[in-house]
Amino acid sequence: MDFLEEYYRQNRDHSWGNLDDVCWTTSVSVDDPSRDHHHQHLACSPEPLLPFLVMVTSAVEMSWGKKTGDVFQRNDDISASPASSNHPLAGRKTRLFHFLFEMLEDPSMAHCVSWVPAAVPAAAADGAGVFRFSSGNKDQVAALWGQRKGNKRPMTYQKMSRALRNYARSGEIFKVKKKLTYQFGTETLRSLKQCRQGRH
DNA sequence: CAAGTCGGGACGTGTT
DNA sequence: TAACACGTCCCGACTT
Repeated sequence: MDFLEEYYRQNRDHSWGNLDDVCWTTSVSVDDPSRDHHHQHLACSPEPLLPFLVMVTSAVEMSWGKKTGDVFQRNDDISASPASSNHPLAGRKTRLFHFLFEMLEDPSMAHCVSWVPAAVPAAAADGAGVFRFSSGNKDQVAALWGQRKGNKRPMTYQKMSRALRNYARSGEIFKVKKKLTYQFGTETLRSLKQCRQGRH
């Protein structure tokens, strides 16, 4: 993954601008033809490293936008959740669970991480908040997260899952007794959905 | 059995 | 300075 680390360094300083001035958003159109192009490339390229890099770069292109008034609602909303009412951290940078929610809301990331349909339909309507990483692509999500944070070293699923486990104590995300499967806390999910609606 | 996944302790880092 | 939210490393246990 050294290539990715090098890629970060080369692009972070002059292409993305100040990290504080950018935000995570899914506001870019799903129909963007360049994305289809990237994903076709991803699907058919024989080169093992290139598709990943293309995947990451395209995700960066479509997911990093300049801060704007109508889409930039993040932790302020999250901080209102009861799990963190009177939260001392309001206004901080994007947190991991919020990033994951954005990933889950992006159809083009479905091959990496996706919602798990609830066993009971009624529960699905209520929003079970269960999601699962793809065994083959879980590290791509992690890599994007590391990129999002501007980490010096590439993020891996191992390390990201460590952070995920810490959420169990605060009740934001729980581990489900199934492989690569986690679940948002009910209040966390509610806040995230509220945050999403606030953007539309 | 091997590889993958999970759980958590301990300490480091950057931000607020 | 301290709290916070991870990031990193590591090791053992468990599952596939």
